[in-house]
Amino acid sequence: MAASLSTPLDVHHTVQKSDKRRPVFFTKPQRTHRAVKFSVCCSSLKSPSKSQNVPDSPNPKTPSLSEQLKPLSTTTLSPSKNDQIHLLSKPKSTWVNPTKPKRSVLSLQRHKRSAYSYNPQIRELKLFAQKLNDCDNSEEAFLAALNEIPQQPTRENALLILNSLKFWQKTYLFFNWIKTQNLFPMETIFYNVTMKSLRFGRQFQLIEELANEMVSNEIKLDNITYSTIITCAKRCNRFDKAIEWFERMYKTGLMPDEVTYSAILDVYAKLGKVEEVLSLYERGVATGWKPDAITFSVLGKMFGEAGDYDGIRLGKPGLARSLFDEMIESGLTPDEKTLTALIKIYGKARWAKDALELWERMRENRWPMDFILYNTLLNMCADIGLVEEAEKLFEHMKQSENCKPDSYSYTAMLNIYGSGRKVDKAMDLFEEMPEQGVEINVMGFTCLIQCLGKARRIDDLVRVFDVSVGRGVKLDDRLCGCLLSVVALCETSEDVDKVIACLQQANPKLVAFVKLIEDEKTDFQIIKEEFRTVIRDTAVDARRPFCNCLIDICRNRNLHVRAHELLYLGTLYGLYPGLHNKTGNEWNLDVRSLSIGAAQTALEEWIGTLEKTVQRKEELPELFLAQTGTGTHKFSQGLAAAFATHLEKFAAPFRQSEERAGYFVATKEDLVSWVQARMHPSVTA
DNA sequence: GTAGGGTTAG
Repeated sequence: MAASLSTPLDVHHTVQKSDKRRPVFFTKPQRTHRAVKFSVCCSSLKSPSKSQNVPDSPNPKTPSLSEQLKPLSTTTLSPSKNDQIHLLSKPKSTWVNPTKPKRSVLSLQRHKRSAYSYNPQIRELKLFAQKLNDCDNSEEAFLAALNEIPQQPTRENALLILNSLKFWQKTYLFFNWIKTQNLFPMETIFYNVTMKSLRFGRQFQLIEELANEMVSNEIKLDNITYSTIITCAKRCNRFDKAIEWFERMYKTGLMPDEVTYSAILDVYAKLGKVEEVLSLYERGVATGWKPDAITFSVLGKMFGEAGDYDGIRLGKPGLARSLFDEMIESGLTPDEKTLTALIKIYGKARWAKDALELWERMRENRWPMDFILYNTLLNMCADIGLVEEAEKLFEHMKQSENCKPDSYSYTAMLNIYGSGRKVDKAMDLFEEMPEQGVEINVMGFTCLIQCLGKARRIDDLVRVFDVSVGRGVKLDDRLCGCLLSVVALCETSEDVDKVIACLQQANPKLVAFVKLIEDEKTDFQIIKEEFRTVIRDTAVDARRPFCNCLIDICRNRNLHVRAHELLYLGTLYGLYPGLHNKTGNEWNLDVRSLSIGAAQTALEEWIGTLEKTVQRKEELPELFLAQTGTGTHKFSQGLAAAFATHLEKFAAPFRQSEERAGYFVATKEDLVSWVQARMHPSVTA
């Protein structure tokens, strides 16, 4: 640790609490609502004495970024197992020793661009570039067209043509042609322009080859080169490569500027490495960096996505809001993309008040709106349950010139009507879409089928399903999960058969599994094996919903043993991470991501475990918690209420917590005497 | 798109 303290990228100066001589210089923003403002972090810091401390040569002793970040990523950021850490531990303070100013992590100067000079041949060259663009994509055709070049190009003319080519294949051919002509030395800018074009074609391998060629030929890689490489790797989902090149840049002694820096922040954000992003962000701010709107978007988006809002992880909408406020105070006007990121966060967090206030500010200040922002507002309405507001906005879009509703807009409206059980309005939209020239896709069908299922309009559901099949829509796992949830809802065997017939077309293996679990004679080992196969073949985001629905189906058919088996298997295969949380003081059953039937099953299972623990006289914590969430979603399915009913059925001594919303609590004392009474009813009778 | 960074759905 000590050795790494002097390196530019040591971002974790957390010291022991006993080291009280060191003043707290700044703390990490709290991960709660109304988080500490970021300006507090930066304004209280003096600029380091050397803000531009750029080493001249690669420093082999410098640990790589990933090495430095390793302790964090392996201790607090590994998935599933450590999710609770974020929930239960308070944010750590970051301690800074002011007598040892840290070295910069980024250059405050942006890369300077070369100025364009007037080119009298511009028309002629543009025409020629157009010819190159129009010719066939083959190498032969391109080289033939190249032969008609008016004259051997100068450096400036070659750059102009290189910049005017539309397809990466041609840019690449032209770049290689210039090289063979040996007219002038190949400078960085030629590589940069070519790489940008290759990035459009997502040709990361070619970009990397060019970068290595630059290194071999001792052509300087600058910030533009690195940011292009990094963002191309990112777009090609090669996050490992993005980080690798970022580290290589530091090792050569080149400081990233804010563009490269925000690009790498986005890489870490996309990897879900929130703590690393915050550390890098704070290090940047501490050395005098004032993040711009794009960085705010990157961070805001990350805070919004840090939580899945299904109840497993904790989002950080408060941080996003603080950042946004800070950005406005600093005098920046948010653009469409920043607003989109923020509106999405408020929607997912179900922060209705903040969402509506922001929407109001957008209108008052006439902040820029675009198509995506309109659609994001509609989705926010769906998340929060703002039916009327969405309808108004949707109408507004219809009357607009440039923002007519598209498939995103219609899907959002179908989602709203589906969740709000406005089945007739949903069907009206379904009829209206072809008239407006908008094709309904699998997501729209899923919303509509869900809506019809909840309304028990099974014949309409079958009709809509048949339309989707007729249109050749690819029926995916989420649509199957939706059909499966309708199977669980159906009250008559006729209805069940109708929906099962649909599901049979979409996913026959799933239907076979439903039949298997419904047969009480099926052996558990067979269930286990088949469950594994079904889940393995299911898209990750549909796995838990499948298991929830299967459990609900069993409970509705009084197959309680089977329901318990399925919950066990779901837990075994990792579909319910963080369901049981045990600390020294309390046991917590977190059922927020479970369906009602699955939550009831989990409660019964929990009580069974308690009974065994009491029987064995093992140690128990003082407090027991069951977390259902508050169901603040306007369209929520009433998990908390159903859970409360189930607790009453057992006369279990849990009461709804007044201090902690969305929790049921019981003390050890009450619970133990209740369990003992259940086990020995004759003694207490 | 005129050498580099950030936006939408079930």
